[in-house]
Order: sequence, then structure tokens, then C-alpha cells
Amino acid sequence: MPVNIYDVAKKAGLSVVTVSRVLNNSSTVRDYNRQKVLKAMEELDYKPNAAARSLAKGDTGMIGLILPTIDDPFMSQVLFAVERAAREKGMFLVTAFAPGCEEPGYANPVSLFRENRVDGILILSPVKNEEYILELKKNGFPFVLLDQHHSAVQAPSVTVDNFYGGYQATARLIAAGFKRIAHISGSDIYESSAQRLEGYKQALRDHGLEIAEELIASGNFTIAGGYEALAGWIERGQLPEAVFAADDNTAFGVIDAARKFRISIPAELSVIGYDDHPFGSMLHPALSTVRQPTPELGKQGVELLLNVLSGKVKRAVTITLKPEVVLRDTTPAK
Amino acid sequence: MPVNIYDVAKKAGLSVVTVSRVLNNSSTVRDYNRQKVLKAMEELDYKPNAAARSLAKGDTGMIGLILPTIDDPFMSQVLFAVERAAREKGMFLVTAFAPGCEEPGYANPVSLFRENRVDGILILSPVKNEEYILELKKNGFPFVLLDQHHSAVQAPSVTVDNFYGGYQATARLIAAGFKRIAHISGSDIYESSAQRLEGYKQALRDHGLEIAEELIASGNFTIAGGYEALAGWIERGQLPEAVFAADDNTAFGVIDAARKFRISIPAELSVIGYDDHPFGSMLHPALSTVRQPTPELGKQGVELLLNVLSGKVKRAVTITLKPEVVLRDTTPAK
DNA sequence: ATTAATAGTTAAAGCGTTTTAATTTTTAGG
DNA sequence: CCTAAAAATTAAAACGCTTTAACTATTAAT
Repeated sequence: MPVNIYDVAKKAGLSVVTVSRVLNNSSTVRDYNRQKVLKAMEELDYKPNAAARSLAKGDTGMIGLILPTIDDPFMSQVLFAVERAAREKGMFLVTAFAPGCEEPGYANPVSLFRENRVDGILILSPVKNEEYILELKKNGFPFVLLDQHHSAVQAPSVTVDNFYGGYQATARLIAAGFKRIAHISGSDIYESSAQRLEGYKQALRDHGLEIAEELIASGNFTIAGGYEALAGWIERGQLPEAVFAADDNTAFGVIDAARKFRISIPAELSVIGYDDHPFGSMLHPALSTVRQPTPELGKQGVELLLNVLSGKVKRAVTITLKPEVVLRDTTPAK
Repeated sequence: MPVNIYDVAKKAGLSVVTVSRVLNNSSTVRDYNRQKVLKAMEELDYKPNAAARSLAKGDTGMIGLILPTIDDPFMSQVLFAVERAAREKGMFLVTAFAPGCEEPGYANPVSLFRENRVDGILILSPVKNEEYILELKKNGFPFVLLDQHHSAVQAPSVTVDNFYGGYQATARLIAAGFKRIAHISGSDIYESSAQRLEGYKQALRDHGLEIAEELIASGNFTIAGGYEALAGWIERGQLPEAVFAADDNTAFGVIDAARKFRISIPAELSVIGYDDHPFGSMLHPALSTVRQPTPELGKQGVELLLNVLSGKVKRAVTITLKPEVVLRDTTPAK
């Protein structure tokens, strides 16, 4: 039933290798022969068999993407960007989630590559999941890290400069004249979170401001975390002038709490988030934030991976992208 | 370099077919021989080659998922659910986005199947994209439709009853004593949107309420759409008592506008959304909504697809799941 | 013990491509 | 025109696995 390359060859009156050649542009084929082949393919509605092709060529035309979850727009955006970039390069994307370090009941996404289902993998994972990354490395399987440095492993990666983002966000707040600037951090298992915190601290230091431990809360990248952090400060009479939240979810929680406690934003409290959540520009007050270049992240990620695959990149280069502060209504107008 | 089944066979002192058998549990193998094989695999760190396996078996162990985009939590949840369900069945998921009907510059996701990269496809797409679905059908390629009926094509599908959801949401509002109940619809290209609207209308009719065209606005599943719809009613002096929004984004827009115009929720206006957006339960007032069983949708979707693949399901069955109204703070307490 | 049935094993063919090396055809140079 | 070089085509091997059919070893029934 399925038509194969022999059927096409027969119909075109040529050999299979000529057909294969026009399929791959691998070598020159006399033009009128190429036409014959193309016509035969058209008429037979021929589609090459990916498995056979993989087996012969030793590659799959697919790349893998491992994400922890997809419960927030940043992850969605990364996924979307990666898919677009991959498809633009003619590759398909197999997506796997690895919520926990170990996943009882599920085949480890690692089998994804060990079985040669994909040519390489993009990994965006919390630092804790280092084991399987180390395994990948040991096996020499091509991969690149997305948005996370893993201290224990030297690997090609593309990241967004979280230190810079944290620094810039804080610097803007300082420039607006605030002294009591709080930070609500994300989750310890993400290196990005730690780096935003470091950026915050450094900005404070650089501008002669004290780092007050009581103004650093932990929010776990959640609305509830943001809400509780602000509520805590209010209850303890420690309301800051401004807060830099580790992500927009947290910031929304802060705004929500501010509303509850009748604290006016930005008059009494400024807020700046991180990620440029789509809601940020739509809801009122519009949220000031730090925008990450997710399309670029995806694009550079797949390009780097492709370069690793082609052998163009051999060392553990790391590409660092810059995020961009976007000031809207939760920070004072200039 | 890569170790294959012959290496394993040699090391185990058995034939390749015995090795293949322990790999596939396809036939009985004497236990001590199975142990020998397992041991050899272990020692050689053998991993089967997926391409060779596909070629020989005629299947791939992968399923495809086509989504229009992933810019909203509903899509993310479906993706997540499908991935989990697929992996549970030992299948990997290749994800492709098909934002427009035609995609210049990208390989059509249809090649995904025409090239036999996957065994079957789950499609969640706006009604407009019927062409490629028809093509799939013509080619006899296995697929199941997710969350959308396509009037022009008879196909196995699993959907959530949007009519029912719209009906129930509206009925709750009616039960709360409201007469002027507005609806902000979604996007015409989604059949789900039309069905929620129908449910709304039918509930009104069934309870002897008039369908007022001026209380039906179009919101395009966006915050801005919800905002503008409510703003419009307010400006025209047509403020309804309650609004059923086609999705939570729209509902958030309504809440945002209500805040702007100092309309108290739920005292002066009740709101009920659709989708159970994660923000709905976190922000204040907590949003009443209609929760769709996305995990179930994903699970049933892959199960149905698998049954189509195995030939268990031959006809165009459709499985309909029920959504569930979740009343929170934007509707009157009982 | 002998035979029939069953379990376990293997040799060989096949899955649909690409690739290498060999062969034929075309082009260019004298 | 003839020959050498270049271009186009092909036959055959390879990719790593599964499957079928044939064969051998084991068990059960008489």
C-alpha cells in the first residue's frame, strides 16, 4: 500500500538512487530527469519514510525539549519559540516534561535520546535535576542548556542574564528615589532566581543602600507568595517603598495584597515584576516588569544545538541574552 | 561505536532474535537466557535504535499534537495532559503549532504524519483549519480531534460539552435571581465559542428570559475584549446584573473594568468565566468559572487515538466530557 | 520407552532509505 | 573525429531491528 522510493523510480524509469538524489539534493541530477522524478512523486503521492531515512542517515530530523512544567507563560513562550525556531530549520520538536527529578511510572525523558529518537536536546530544568544532565554528558549525547547554568556541568547553553535583569530592575527603583526596596525571590531550585536576587543586592550595594534581610522574602514564583510577602511586611509595619518581585506572578500577588490593604500603587508602593506576563500590560495598573527575549532564547537555543550537532561548536560556549526593563504603571511616571 | 543487537547477542552467546524477544516480550524466552541477555545489555549499555525499530515494526512510538498556539493556560493544560497521558502509555509527543491555516516558511505540520514520523495525531484546531483535516482523512491517517467538532468532517473526537458549560453557568446566574444576564463571546473561529453562546441562550429561553442582543458582546477571548464589553455597556447605560464570559481572560477584563468604573463585584455585578485559569482562584475577588477537565481531555484523547491505532475503534465516535461550574467570589454567596 | 505436542531457538528475509564504488554517458580539448 | 576528463547514473551494501518459517530441545501423554 504505501508507495516507496522503488515505485517512484520505476514510474520515472530511473534508479532509486537518482530518486534519492533529488530527494536530498545530494548530487546533481540532469534536469529533465529531476522533472521526471518529481512528476512521478506527485502522481504517486509519494512521501519519504522518516524511519528508513533516519536509519540510513543516522539522524532523525527531530530535537527534544525538556521542560519542568508548563504552568506559566514563560515556559509556554519558550516552548513556542523553540518550536518555531526548530520548524524554521526543518526540524520537529518532541516535548517532554520532567516535573520531578525522578518520575515513577513514566519512561524517563532520557530514553528520548538514548534511543536516538532525536538528534539533540534542549533542556530547561531546575538546577536540582543535574543527574540526568550529567548522564547525558557522560554519554556524549548532544544537548544545550536553556536559561539555566548548572554549576556542576560544563555545557553549551543560552541564558538570559538574570543578574543583569535583577540589577536593572532594582536600579530603576533606586533611580526613582526609593530607599526601602524589597525583593521577593523565586524558588531556590532555579539558578535564575538566585541570580536575580544577586543582581538586586549588587544594585543596592553599588548605590550605597543597605541590604536589609527583613526586606527579602521568598515567594516561590507564585501569586500567593507575593501576596503573603507584602501582607507580612504590612503586618509587621515594615512596608517597603518598592518591591522587585522575582516574577510577574509574584508581582500580581503583591498588587492583589496592596488592593486588599488599600495601599495605592504606585503612589504608596511601587512594584516591578519579571517575565512580561501577558496580563501585565492588559490589567490595571499595568505592571512594570523585566521582559525576557524568549523568541530569541528559543532561536539561539536551537541554533546553538544545531551547531553542536554539525560539529561547528565543540566547546561549552554560553550565549547570554539581555533582558529589558519595561516600565508601566506600577512604578512612578518619569 | 554504537552497540547494536548483534553485540548483545554475541556477548550473551545467543542469537539476535532471542535478544529481540526479550526486548519486546514477544515470545517466551527461557528465564536463564533472558537473564544472560539482560546482563549483556546492561554491561554494554545497549539502547535500541528507535529508527531501526520503527522501520521494522512499522510504527514509531510517537504521537503528534497540533495546537493553534499556546498563549493561554487552557492550551498549556491540554498539552501537559496529553504529554502525561502519552508518556504513561510509553509514547513520546511531538508538538507542532499551526497558528494560521497556511504557514509560509514552515513545513506544514501535516508532513509530520505524511512522513510517518508519528503513529497518529491529536488535533486541537479552530474550525477554519478544515483543509488539512480533510486531507488527513482522505489519506486515512489516524487522528482524533480534541475539543472541537468540525462540522465538515466525521472523525473520532473528544470534547468538553461547551453547550452544557454555557448552559450551566447561565443557569447559576439565573438561579441567583438575575434577569439581565450578559454574555461576552469568544472567537468565531472556535466552535467552542459558538456552543457556549448557544448554551447561554438556551438557558435564558428555558427560564423564560428574553435574549437581548445588546447584552451579547464579542470579546475574542481577551482581557481587552472583556474590558471593552463592560465599558461599552456602562457607557451606554446598559450595565447588566451579571455577565457570563466566554473565558477567564475575558472575565478578568470585566473585573478590571468594573474596578475602573467602581462597580462592586459581586454586589453590583456578578461575573462568571470559563476555563478555571490558575489566576482565578488566586486573585481577589476569586473568579467563579467553569472548569474543564483538561487532564481527562488529554487522557481520553490519547486513549482514543491509541484505540484508533490498534483498530479497536473504527467509527467516528465522539466522547463528550462535562465541565463543572465552580462558584467563587464573583458570584453571590448562596 | 515412544510419540505427539509444546516451548525455545535460529537462519534468513525484509523494512525504505542513503552511501560507496563502479559503470556509463556526456562534454571538452586537440 | 578521437581521447581524456567530468558528469550522471546505477548496482550493491549498509543502517539495526523484527518477523516468519524452519528446526531443535523439552515436556506430557500413552
